[in-house]
Amino acid sequence: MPIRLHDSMTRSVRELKPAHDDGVFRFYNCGPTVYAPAHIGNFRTFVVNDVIRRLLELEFGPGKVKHVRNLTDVDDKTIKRARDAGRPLADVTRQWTAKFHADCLALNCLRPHVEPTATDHIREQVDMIDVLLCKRHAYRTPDGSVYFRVSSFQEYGELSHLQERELRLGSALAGKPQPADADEKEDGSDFALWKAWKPEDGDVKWPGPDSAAAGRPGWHIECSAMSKKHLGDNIDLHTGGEDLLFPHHENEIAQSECCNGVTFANHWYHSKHLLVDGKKMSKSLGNLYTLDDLTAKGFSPMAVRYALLAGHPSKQLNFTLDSLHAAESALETLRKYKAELMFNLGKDAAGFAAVQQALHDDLNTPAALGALFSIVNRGAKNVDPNSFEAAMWALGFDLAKTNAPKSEAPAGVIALAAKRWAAKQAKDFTAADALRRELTAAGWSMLDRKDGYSLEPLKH
RNA sequence: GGUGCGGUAGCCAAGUGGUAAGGCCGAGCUCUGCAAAAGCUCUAUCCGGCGGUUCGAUUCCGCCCCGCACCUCCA
Repeated sequence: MPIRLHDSMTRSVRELKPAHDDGVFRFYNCGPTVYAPAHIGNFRTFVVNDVIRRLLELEFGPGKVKHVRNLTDVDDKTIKRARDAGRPLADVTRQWTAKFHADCLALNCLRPHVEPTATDHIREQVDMIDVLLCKRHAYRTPDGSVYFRVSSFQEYGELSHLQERELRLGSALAGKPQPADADEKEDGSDFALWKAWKPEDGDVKWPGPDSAAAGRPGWHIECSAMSKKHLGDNIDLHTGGEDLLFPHHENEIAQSECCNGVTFANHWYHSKHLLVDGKKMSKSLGNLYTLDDLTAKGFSPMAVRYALLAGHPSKQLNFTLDSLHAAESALETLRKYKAELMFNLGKDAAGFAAVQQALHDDLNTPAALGALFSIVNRGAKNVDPNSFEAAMWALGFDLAKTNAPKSEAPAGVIALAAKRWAAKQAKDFTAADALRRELTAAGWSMLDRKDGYSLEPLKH
């Protein structure tokens, strides 16, 4: 069953297929900048891309997909972070890379086959810049920086569908302060390939392209260089969040195609942003969540994954704490269904085919979840457990990870619970009820069973 | 100003030219000292508004209202 996915370049839904003779599907996903913990908006993109990766493997075979996702470990933000903390750049980026990996693991995202970093590919970036200089697609400025000459690339703006007029005088620009390098550039839409060292960069610098100053690469060039190195000049799919469409991906196309002379990517996919409570996430609104923020509230990472997949990746998704509660409950239902399946081995192998069918149809994750529960609601009889497992794998749900980690109850709460249990055994229900109210006030719920009880924190 | 996306039940969210998936919440019942869990059942005469096309539109077209995003380094 072919995978069909929206293509930002043609603005149409097209089939994904490897274009190269070796049959390996070349997949590049723009990764995070490692200067702080990623927020759930970032993770929407990475979880969606993880589902794409899984579908590709199911379709073409595990050995026939090469998934590359970069780590941006040198840019204004990382440098500022290191400078403010008085720590070496590599130290800071190592810390946040580790955090990113831990979060991805918790969200059950498969590791990309290659995770290149910008600082490990300075040579490759410089080489590309040299070629662009040589071909007159780039020029040096007096301070030793290098810029890409946008006017030298006819197709510029094709992906974002921005016309030259809009690129130059978008009114959003009108009120904004001009970038510091505005005077240096031949044209306002030119962008930096190489940034000459400045005092605030501290010890962050590398030898530059031919006759340019020492400094560091511009942001866009890293993806062009790493994509070229690990996947070749022409790749099958390039993805990222919607904000990357312009200018990042537009610039990547310009650099790569001017350098390599061939089409950069055959297919582009951009997932839409996450909103929280109907608004764009921002620190000032207090609605910016990291994974840790949510697990601290008692939610499981798997519920976060579920909630992130509950909306169509091509549409903005409104994330709320209520949606996390819904996700947690839904996963619990799946866990019980799975347990039931184990005692009810059926043979209907096609059982959950509808789930993958929905995913193959432009990554319709909400429809896939709908199909999933429609089948689950029919009961476990006759269903082949392998079919269920395949659906879980495609969505990346690890049901063993469903339950939120149980917090340890404080000693006072444990004592109250013990007292209540004793009162209950003595059939002193008045006292037992009073103690239950005390436990509730303390933020805990006591769950009775025939032979004992357990304690759970109340969710808020 | 330019470029896009969207407005479907209390919340989240699919979808279709022929009459509304799914999840959550809620309600009722069974069970149960209480609470929870579990099981069963129910929950949009209607898809932002107004026109148009059509035998028929939530689904196509036009206009309007509202929300969101991008427009040079935010996934």
